[in-house]
Amino acid sequence: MRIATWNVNSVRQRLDHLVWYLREVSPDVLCLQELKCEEKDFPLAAVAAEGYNAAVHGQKTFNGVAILSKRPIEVMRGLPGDDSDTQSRYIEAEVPDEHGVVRIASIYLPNGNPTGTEKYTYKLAWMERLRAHAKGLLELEESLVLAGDYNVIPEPRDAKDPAAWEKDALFLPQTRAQFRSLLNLGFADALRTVTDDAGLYTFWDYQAGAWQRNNGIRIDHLLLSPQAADRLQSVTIDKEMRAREKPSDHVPIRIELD
DNA sequence: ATGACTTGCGCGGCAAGA
Repeated sequence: MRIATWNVNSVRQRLDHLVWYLREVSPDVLCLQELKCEEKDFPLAAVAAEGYNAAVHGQKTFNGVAILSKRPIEVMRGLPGDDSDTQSRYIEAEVPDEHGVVRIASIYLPNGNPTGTEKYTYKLAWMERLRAHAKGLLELEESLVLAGDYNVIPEPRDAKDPAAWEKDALFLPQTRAQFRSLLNLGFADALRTVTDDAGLYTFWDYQAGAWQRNNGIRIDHLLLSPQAADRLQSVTIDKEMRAREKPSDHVPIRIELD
């Protein structure tokens, strides 16, 4: 089973890249973030034409997440734990496969900048809600994949220039500690189970020639329950997507489960 | 380096991103 995640930075701006990816990479499941549209404006027909069901949790202008799947899925929208939170950043699905079911979430974790404001408070609170929800999901003892844009640089080796991120919400000690507390529930960071290499990135800023200088960061992650980690065959960053015309600033990352 | 892009909204230039 091939499971991919990609922050598209506007699904309508990226529709041709998206259709290419569905056709050529052909993931069984694709988690999308930053749709920047409501469900009524999501290109449902275009993805259906490629053979995909789409579960969308949209929002006008900002945020928005989706799960595309070749097979029909059962869906839950929104991260539990705060009924007053109106931002569309979480969608979860049960996807049937030959072994039973794989539970997959598409996550767009808050950026949190500028720090010292309610934006950073919201990020940390959202991470704590995610930890609480994930703890319950782990108790199901299923194959579980929490995939998405975490807006967290886990370690210095995950940035070209870690010093530049020292005071940023993506890399503050408190952010990294909260991410570790999620991992320490029993998740594996899929990429880190296959390589210790530095210099593996999923995001390059549009500004200042970041792509040309390979000034990137690794902030898109797939977290695996033990049952999913046991089935992991490979991890691939589709880096070449960043070199296209009008790219997203993020590239897809995907795993194979047996 | 006060910068540098890209997007949505909507027709002004902001706000937001990371």
